[in-house]
Amino acid sequence: MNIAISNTSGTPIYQQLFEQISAQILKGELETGYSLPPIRQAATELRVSIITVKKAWEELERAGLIYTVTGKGCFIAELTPDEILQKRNDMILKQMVLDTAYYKSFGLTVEEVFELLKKVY
Amino acid sequence: MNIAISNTSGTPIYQQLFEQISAQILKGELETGYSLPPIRQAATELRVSIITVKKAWEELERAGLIYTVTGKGCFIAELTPDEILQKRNDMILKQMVLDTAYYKSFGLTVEEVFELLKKVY
Amino acid sequence: MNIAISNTSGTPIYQQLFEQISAQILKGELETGYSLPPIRQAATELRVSIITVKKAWEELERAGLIYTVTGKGCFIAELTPDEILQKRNDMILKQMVLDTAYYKSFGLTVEEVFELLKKVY
Amino acid sequence: MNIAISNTSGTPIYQQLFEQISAQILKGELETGYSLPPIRQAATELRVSIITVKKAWEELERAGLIYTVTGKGCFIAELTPDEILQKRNDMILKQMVLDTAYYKSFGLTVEEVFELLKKVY
DNA sequence: GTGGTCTAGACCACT
DNA sequence: GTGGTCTAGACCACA
Repeated sequence: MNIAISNTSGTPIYQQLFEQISAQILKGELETGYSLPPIRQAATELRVSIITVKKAWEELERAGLIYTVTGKGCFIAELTPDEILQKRNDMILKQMVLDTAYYKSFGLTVEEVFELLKKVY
Repeated sequence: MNIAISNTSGTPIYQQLFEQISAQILKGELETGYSLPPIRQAATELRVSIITVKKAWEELERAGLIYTVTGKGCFIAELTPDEILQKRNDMILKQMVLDTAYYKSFGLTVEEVFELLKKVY
Repeated sequence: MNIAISNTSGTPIYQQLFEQISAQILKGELETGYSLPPIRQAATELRVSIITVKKAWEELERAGLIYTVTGKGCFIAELTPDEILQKRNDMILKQMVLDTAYYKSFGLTVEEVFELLKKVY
Repeated sequence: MNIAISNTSGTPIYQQLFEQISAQILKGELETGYSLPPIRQAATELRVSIITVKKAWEELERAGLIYTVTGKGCFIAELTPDEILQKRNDMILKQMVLDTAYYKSFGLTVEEVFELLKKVY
């Protein structure tokens, strides 16, 4: 559980959990088949409510990144490297479409975006 | 009032107004010194609540893009080209910092971001 | 809100709500574009928790049957008759696959199932 | 022990055991008077908890399909062909009543159900 | 007024 | 011990 939660960022906690864990899974930092900590333990560790953790876990399951076995726990889904790449690109592209729409609304060209992006990175 | 509002997108309406109008101002599509339509009229035209329009106008004023003359209406701020450029870059960079943080969380390099961004654009 | 809730049936309440409302929508009993009652009112009426109602509403939205506008309410999705038929058949077939698997496990043929089904109907 | 268990299907494991074994008994695949494997052995073979197997066996006994002889094991109940038919029909009809209720809730007629069922089968 | 989020705490079914 | 469900009640953002 290497998670950083911000209570002031405006984005819901459960979404922060979802984003960080899914990023970790898709980067391969969490091995497939391994189990996530029990929701109650995670809730205590992260100092949030059980329900908040559960909501994040549910979204992860819906995204096909983990699977739940009642009475046993939650496990990282066993994905092929191809599937991982696919899901990773899906998530990134989904966000990128929004970002580019924003940039475009200011009349920026791709080149200008590149220029700025290089500096920020 | 060349504005497109989505009720289902998730982003608050007042923010959609703010983003689109500020983009138009910073692109120079709205001449400095010109007046925005009265709040009531804008609300009717856009089919949103007066409160919503007011909130958007307030944010625009706070961002220094418009100014209010009590009893007369709201006017586009008279900015020098330099100031416009400054504000425009501020808004873009602020967003870009968030975007790059997101991309980095997936372990993407600048080059990979470029690659994807080119496709999306 | 023509809903019957059973506390003893074993199926979660939120799922009962989901099933009954989605059935009503797909049968055309709830006109498209009309609003569902506010979750708080529905909760009071049905004598369940707000959260339970919310969970059902969320599933309905995920199924594309309703859409939520924050601050305004939840509305029946505007679907073409074709889309409605499509979604209806999807839901029915999904269940039917399970049913037939059960019948098959007892070695029943289609004809035998027909025979029994006619009696039960 | 020709049993297939799914950890992710949502139906409890003990119920999967119950359904598959009872189906086998009622189809005559398990001879009357024969013994079921000891609980421990079944648990090891199927890779489930002893408690889970025990619960399934208990349900089978409650359904009158097996009987336990303390210290000796569990045996398939000695049923007349008539009794087998009776129990089989009971189980099937019990499920079918639920299924038809579901179909009816969508406003399907028997004929439409036949049509769909034929495809699925 | 609306929905969105979060909390603490409870009970149950499954393993 | 695990997850699944439900509750009552609170605070916030949006319209």
